[in-house]
Amino acid sequence: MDIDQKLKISLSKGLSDLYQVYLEPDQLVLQPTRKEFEGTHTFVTFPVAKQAKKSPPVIAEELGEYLLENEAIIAGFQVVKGFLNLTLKHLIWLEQLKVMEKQEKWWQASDKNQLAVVEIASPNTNKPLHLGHLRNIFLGFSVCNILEAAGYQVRKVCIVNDRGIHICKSMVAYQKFGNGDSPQNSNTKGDHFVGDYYVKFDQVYKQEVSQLVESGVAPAEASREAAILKEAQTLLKSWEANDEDTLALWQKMNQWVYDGFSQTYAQVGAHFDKIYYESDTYVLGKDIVQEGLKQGVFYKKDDQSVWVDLTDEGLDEKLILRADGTSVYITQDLGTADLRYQDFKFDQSVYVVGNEQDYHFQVLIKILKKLGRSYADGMYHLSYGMVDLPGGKMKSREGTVVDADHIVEEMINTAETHTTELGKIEALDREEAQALYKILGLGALKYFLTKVDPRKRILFNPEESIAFQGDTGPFIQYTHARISAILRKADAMGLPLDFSPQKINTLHSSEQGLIYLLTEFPHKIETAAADYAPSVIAQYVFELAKEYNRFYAEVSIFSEPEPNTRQFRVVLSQQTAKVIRKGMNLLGIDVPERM
RNA sequence: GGUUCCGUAGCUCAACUGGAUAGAGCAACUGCCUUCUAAGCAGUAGGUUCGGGGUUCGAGUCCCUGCGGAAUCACCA
Repeated sequence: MDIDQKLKISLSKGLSDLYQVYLEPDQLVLQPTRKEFEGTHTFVTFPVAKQAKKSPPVIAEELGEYLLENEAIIAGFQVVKGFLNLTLKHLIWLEQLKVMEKQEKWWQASDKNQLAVVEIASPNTNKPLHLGHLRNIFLGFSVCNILEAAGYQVRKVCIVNDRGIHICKSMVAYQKFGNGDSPQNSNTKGDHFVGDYYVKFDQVYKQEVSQLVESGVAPAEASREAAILKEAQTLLKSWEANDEDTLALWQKMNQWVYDGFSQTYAQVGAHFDKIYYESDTYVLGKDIVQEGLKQGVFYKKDDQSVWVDLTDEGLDEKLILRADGTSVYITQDLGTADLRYQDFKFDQSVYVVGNEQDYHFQVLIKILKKLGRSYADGMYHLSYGMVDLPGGKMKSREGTVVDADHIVEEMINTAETHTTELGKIEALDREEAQALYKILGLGALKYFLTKVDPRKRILFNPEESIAFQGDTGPFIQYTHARISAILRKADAMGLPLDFSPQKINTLHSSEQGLIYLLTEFPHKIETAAADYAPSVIAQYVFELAKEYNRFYAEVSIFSEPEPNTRQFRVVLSQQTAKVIRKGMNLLGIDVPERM
């Protein structure tokens, strides 16, 4: 049984035996003992002091004695003020390790028989992906991995924003300046090719606006009346009218973008179970509007536009359908929510979308609840902060973006530079070396983006490259590579991966610390899943790697004369490596065998 | 202006959801490679947790208030 659970049961018994205080084991809070004190588990007695009618230190003392007598796994206790610090017997830790050894994936939670759908990435098709998308993608896929480890079924979906004025802008610019060029001819990745025309559009547009302003037109009017913008709007109209040529161009350019995206997705290891295209879904939601009107949840204004009143929820009135009967963003999102539920019958639906849409999702979920959609209770907006540059927000139009492909390539190059400087690749051939650089470069990038609380915005300074030392992906990967070397050596020596707990009478603090951390892994997965927080896993794996490095520096494995102890240390190393690997995989990161 | 989020060491971030003397990593300084990989380990230094009130045994965490930053409040998506 779980150590925590066992202790809680005994504590609960102790409280009732000693003080007639009746609390369920689950109501008791046990916390890890701070490093500066002896012990691993701490029970805080302050909360029960009133009921027990004694002072916290006295309770701690008496409970400690009680446990020492009645709970076999306790070796001793220390009382500091109202804190009862418990020390477990060495054997308990060693047996915990034995338990892990017996099961291949001892951290995997049992099947919850629940389905979670996670929406990730959701790019526009008029420009390439940037660092912000990477944060979204890494966060999203990591959450999927974590949910799976926590026992959920997971489906990954992506909704591609393939229609609208933005793609028409790229289309107009291509019509005017493209000269029939193509990504193949110009040797440019498709999404970048199309993105370049988006930038081109903006340049021309700005030029036209300033010309109009110079000729005496008011700035606000000029920005509406610029000729190229008018052309883009005309193009959007003919797209909506199903004009053949327009649709053909639209399809051609979108395909270029998809080809480009596919390359980027493949490079960073992203793949989706289902892709929705907005050109298919943007008409959805109108049925819901009718339904809402019938239910009296929505109402019509004089001009025939449809609204919902959320003032009782502390929000505003919100437009649902324009006076001319065309839909707005929220209309189609209502529709896609229904569609997604029809498609998957999910228990949870997670939207990985930037925090600029906090309000939108608040409104969306509230409306769905008003409409009586019970699935809305399982909806969650995983909101994350923007990735900012020192100069402020990234803007595709102005070219002030950190391009996804570029940063990935740069990270891989940096990994190569570091590795060659350290001169550690002599054993690897060219192909292996390239694979290693990719593992390291992407590892550094993914760790950098997932270790932070999603809500916080990330400041990315291109001048300072992402580090490879300290609290980084490569640090953890390095720890894994070190352990791999040990396991190779143990294997070559023919050491059996087995040991007898009874024959070991002392544990180094790092050994006990490692086993303790290993036993925490399933709990960390659980909290990470409950909070949709990859950062929990990132911090945990870092902690584990640090503890192993301490062990590595202070405890020798192969110069240990006692065979059983030596084998114990190899097993401990092996389990640590497994958890590091799995933990990093939860973040979408690979670990190398050597580096 | 309303709403939401954020403010912790010089910098980047933690703090187990109200617990002990607020912890890590960078950067700085000191040591440690003839030993299982030094992308490492050990140590020194660095704090009025934005300010001010309150709640209680106990507050970085909860409440109120002021300041600073971000997002949003579009018939854009």
